[in-house]
Amino acid sequence: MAKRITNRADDYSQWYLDIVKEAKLADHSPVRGCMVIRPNGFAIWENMKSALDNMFKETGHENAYFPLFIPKSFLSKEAQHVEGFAKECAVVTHSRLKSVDGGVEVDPESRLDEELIVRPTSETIIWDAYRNWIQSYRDLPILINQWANVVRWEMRTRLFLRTMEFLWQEGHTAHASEEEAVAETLQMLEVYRTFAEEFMAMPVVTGVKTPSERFAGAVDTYCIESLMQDGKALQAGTSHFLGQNFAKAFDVKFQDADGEHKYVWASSWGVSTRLIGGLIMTHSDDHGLVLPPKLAPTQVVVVPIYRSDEERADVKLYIAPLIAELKKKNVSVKLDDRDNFKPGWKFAEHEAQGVPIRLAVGPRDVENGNLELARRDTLEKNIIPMEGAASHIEELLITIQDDLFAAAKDRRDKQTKQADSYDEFKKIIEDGGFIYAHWDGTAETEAKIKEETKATIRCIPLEGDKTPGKCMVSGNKSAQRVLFARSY
RNA sequence: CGGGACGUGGCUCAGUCCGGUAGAGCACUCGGCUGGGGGUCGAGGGGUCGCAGGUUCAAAUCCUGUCGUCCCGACCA
Repeated sequence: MAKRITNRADDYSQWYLDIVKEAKLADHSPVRGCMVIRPNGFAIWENMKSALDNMFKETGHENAYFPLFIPKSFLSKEAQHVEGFAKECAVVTHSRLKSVDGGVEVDPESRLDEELIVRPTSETIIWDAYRNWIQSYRDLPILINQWANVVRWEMRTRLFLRTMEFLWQEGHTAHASEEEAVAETLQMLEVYRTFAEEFMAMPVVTGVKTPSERFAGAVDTYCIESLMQDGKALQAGTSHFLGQNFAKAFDVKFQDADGEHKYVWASSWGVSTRLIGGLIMTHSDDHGLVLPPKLAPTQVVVVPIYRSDEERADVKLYIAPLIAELKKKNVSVKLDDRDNFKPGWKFAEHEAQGVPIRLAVGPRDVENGNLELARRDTLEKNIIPMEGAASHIEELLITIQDDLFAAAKDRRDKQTKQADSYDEFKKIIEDGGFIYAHWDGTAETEAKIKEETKATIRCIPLEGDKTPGKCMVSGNKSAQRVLFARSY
C-alpha cells in the first residue's frame, strides 16, 4: 500500500497537510493564505453550522447579516479595537479597473472618497446599526448572530487553522445591565463548550484570557482551549464581555425604566472554520481523518464486493433493506457502488476521509446472513449478523462518539501536568502539553515566560483547583494556578 | 516581514553543478484478466519546465526581478 500520509511522529505539520489533502478537505488557492474549501470539508462545516445554529436559536438568538465593507472611520472609534486590528486589514481604495493592452489595471480615477475596510470582525458596523435600533430598555436585549466571512491579513497561514479569509459566526448582543451581558457571555461560552465536547468530541478547558491575550476592545475575553495531539494548544472559541466600550464609541444609549439615559452593555462571541483544524488534530491518525459521527457527512459507507454482474445484483439486493432502515433512523449512509475502484481502494479512501463505520458485503455474507463492519476510530473489523444490524449500527455510532471523546480526554489529561518551579516548568514545556502553574498576575512575568519558553497563558481556568500559591517565577502570591501551553 | 528550502504533465520527483530533440513512477483513457485492504497485462492521451525580463547560434539548466508553497522566527481566531 502506497503511503500517502506522513506519520505524525515523523513530521506533524506535514501529517496535517497530508490529511487535509488526502481527505479532500481543502486546497490552497491562487491567493496566498486563502483556501478553497472542498465539498468534504464544507460538509463538515455545514454540520457544525447547523448544530451551532440550533443551539443559538434555542438560547434566543436570531440571525441577521451585516455588510462585508466597513467605512474606515468606524474602525477608529474604539481605540483598543483599532490598535488590535489595524495591522491586519484589507483596504478597498478603488472601484474600477480599466483595460490596458491585453490586461487590466486599477483606474486611478476611481479612487474612493472614503476607503472601505473588509471586515476583520463586525463590532463596529453592528454597533453603528444598534444605535438606530435602541432607544428604550424595551428594545433590549438584542440577541443577534451572523454567519459570515471575515478577512485578517495574516503573515503566516495554515489551512483551516489560520487563513486570511475564514468563515465564522459572530454573535453580537446588547443588554440593559452589566449582569445580563456577563451572563450572556458566559452562557455562550457554555454553548461552545457543549458543542466542542458533545459534537466535536473535543475536550476543552474554559477560562478567562489575561489582559495581554484579550480581544481588542473587550473588558474580558473568555475562551475554550483544547490540546492537540502534538501537545500544542488551540483556542477553539471566544466569548467577550465588551462592557460599554462599543456603546460609548458609537454612542448607543437607552432610556431605562427609571428614566435615566444609560449606555448599553455588550457581548460578542465567535467560532470559525479553525474548528475543522482542531477536529483534525484531535482525532485523526496516520491512516487519515477520523470524524466523530455527529459531524461526519457520511456516517456509514457500504462497500459491495462481487465478481460477476450477478453477484453484484445479489449483494445490492441483500443490503438494500438495511440501507433503507438506516436512512429511516436518520443515519447518513452511502452505498459506494462505483465499479471503477477495487474494494481495497475504497477501504483506503473512506479511511482517509474519516467515515466512522464501513460495511463490506460480499457473496459470502449474502450466503451466511452476515456483513463485515469496520470501525474507523479503532480500526477493528467484525462480522455481524444482518439480523438487527441497523439497531446495532445506530448504537455503535453513539458508542464511537463517546469513545472518541473519552480517548481525546484521556490523551489530553495525560498531556496535562503541574509545575511547581520555573525550572520544572521549562523542562516540562519542552514535551508540550498543558501545564498548570502559579503566576503572580503581572504582564511582566507573563512576557518573561513567553520570551524564555514560548509558552503563553492560555487562560485562567474557571473550574478546577483554586488553591492560592506562589508564582513560580517571582515567588509573589498567586490566586490560583493558570493554564500554560505553547499554542497554534 | 526576516532566515532557510523548493516551484518540471493531475500528483511525487529525476534532469540544473557542466546550456544542445523534456523523462520516470503514480493518476487518467480504451481493452483483457480480475474483485474480502490502494490487483495485473497490453495499448494510448497529456508538459511553451511558476511568471516576466536578460545573456546566448541555442536556456528547464546561467543572470535579474517577481509570484507562490513548505520549514524556522516576529504577529494573530
